[in-house]
Amino acid sequence: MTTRPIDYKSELNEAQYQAVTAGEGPILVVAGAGSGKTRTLVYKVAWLVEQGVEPSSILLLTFTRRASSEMLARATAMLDNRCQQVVGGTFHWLANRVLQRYGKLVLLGSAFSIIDRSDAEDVLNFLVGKLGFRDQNRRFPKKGTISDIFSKSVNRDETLEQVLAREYEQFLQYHLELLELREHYDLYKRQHQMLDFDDLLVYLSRLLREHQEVCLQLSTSYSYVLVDEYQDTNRLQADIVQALTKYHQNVMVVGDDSQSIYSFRGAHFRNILDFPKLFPQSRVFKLEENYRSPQPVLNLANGIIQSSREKYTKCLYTRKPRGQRPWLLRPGDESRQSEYICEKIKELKHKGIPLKEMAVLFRASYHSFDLEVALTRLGFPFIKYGGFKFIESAHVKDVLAHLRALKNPPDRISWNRLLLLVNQVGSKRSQEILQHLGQSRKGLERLASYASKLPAKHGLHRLVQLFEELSKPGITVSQQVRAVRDYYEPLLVAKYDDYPKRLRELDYLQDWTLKYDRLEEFLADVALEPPSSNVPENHPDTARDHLVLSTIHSAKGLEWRAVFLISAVEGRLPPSQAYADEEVLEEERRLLYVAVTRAKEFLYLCCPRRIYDRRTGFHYAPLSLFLRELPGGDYFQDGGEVEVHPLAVSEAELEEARGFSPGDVVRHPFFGRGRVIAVPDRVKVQIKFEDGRTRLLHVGFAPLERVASIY
DNA sequence: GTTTACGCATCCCCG
DNA sequence: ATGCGTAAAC
Repeated sequence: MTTRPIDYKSELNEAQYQAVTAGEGPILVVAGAGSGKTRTLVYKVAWLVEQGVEPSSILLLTFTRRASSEMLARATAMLDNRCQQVVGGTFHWLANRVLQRYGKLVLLGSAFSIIDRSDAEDVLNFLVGKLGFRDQNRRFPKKGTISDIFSKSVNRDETLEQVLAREYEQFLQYHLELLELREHYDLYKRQHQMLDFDDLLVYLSRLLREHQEVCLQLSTSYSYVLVDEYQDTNRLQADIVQALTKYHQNVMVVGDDSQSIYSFRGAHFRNILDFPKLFPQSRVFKLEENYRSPQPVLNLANGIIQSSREKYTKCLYTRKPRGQRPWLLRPGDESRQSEYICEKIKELKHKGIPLKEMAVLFRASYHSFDLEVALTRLGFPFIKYGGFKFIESAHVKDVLAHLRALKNPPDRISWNRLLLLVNQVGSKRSQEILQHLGQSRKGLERLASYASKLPAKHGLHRLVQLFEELSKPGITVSQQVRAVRDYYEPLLVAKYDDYPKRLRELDYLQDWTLKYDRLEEFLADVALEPPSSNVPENHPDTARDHLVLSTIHSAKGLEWRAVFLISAVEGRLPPSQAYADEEVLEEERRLLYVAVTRAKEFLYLCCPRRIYDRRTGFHYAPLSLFLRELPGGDYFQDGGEVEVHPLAVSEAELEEARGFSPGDVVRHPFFGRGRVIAVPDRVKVQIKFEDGRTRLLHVGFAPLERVASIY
């Protein structure tokens, strides 16, 4: 590799240059969308290495592992191979690494397995059943909700009661049950040597706090810490950063408070606002020059974010000469929207823009269903990011369950899963077998003798044979997966009609294992960072020119020449529930900001007039609040055959809208003014009043007066 | 007493 | 497409 000297001064703009060459001490880089945030980090890595900082003592923490490996690859290409020695990964990855080594100090044993969200939910479900909470109350929260509640409590450092009061008022009545459940959950994890995602951060944080010798050791071995996407970190992660840099204060965090979109995971943009308080010596650099989008797109982005209350004020600008104004389109309904997008894509393709330079973005995964059908019919290849993941599909989890049971015999969740696959074994027999097995590694022999008494003996004997095969000395990870597949595939074929597709996906899983020597490494990686797409990396379509469909969340940090945002209407973006909480609503605004700032040349906002909602059926959908609220200005251009004026509403639509919609402001003679949060059915409205309370009223009886409609 | 088959509701975003 | 509750089949 040839090394040319890097001319930092000319290759970076002034603000970037200042941040990169700023030397020691805490640094905050507030980087607007498209302002060269990644570029700044990459140059910083190179600069540090050039300054003689030992590469392996630089720690780069990113949102995904892919992000860090891409950045390090860029730094390597720019400077030299030393940059490959830089340590890069996610917070969870770091926690796993540190706990592997020092875990004994804060955990019961040194070996543990990482459980992903669905495993955690399985454990919770099991415990809810065991404690009998389900039978007593029909309205007890579902496993996914429980998992959310526990997680928010941990990540925001709040008590269960606080979380319930803020966001889950309807479950406050189960406060004591949930507390008890959490005790059992924690105990269960300890007994089975499991750590969930939150535990990784909790234990790392505790380790650093309670063991100063480890803290000093790590602080010494990582003499410079870089953190990307700081706006999406939470309290625990901030504590970890602070502890890691306690002895040298060499830390640079980069982020954009306007792009903080992960509060549901406990992140809070307050984290980035408070950085200067956490590190009083810090210097702040702002990157405002945008290198991605044309000015008209930036004007829209600035307009959208202008009315958000708390932020680092920044204004995006570009020196690019000119550009297209965004289009605002109002197709009649979602199928018209799909047709329209297909036409536009065809048109852009004729202009010479490859499919992979175009993306369709949406708030929620299911919003693209209609479009997916249309694209498939027309033969446009696409890959979808976000939503259900490859790794979460039943057949992949089945195969992994065998490997995990092998590696960690106390893992009853996996054992249960694989036993249920055996014919004649249901949940009852599975539990019995597990009782008999105990937790020892000798369990296999016992299973063999025990099985002969059961109706399922043939299936169970095959299972025993499989585990003998898997335990052979010298077997490679790939051979182990092969053995599990030989055993499992006949079951899969019998179970699923769409087995060809699933079999192909298992091929990808097999390929993925080739780079691993040890099974535990593979399993840890699978748990820590599953492939981000619902399609594996080595899917044949990735080689072809393909369109990208993505949730806005998964589009963070990416860019395309043409971006389509679909269903930017009330009920979708923002979803109607968002009106219940001001902060949640503000995050929706930032989500729209993230979406529009992905566009390098062309931006289309699609707002169908009618959408389908399973509660209310088909109904008219006003433009998204954030588009209606735009401060004066000429943001959009004519969309041609589809009507574009944002505020034009026909008589028929007004007629249809006589009912209340989320976002409407109403007045009640007794309760005063309020805002409609939800309309559960035609006769009931849920309203948040100015006294802060939420009430459910009957439209037919409550004397409600409409003050302002969202139309 | 267990397993399995079938119909029904549900589904935002994620390491 | 999965996750549940209920009823039929072993």
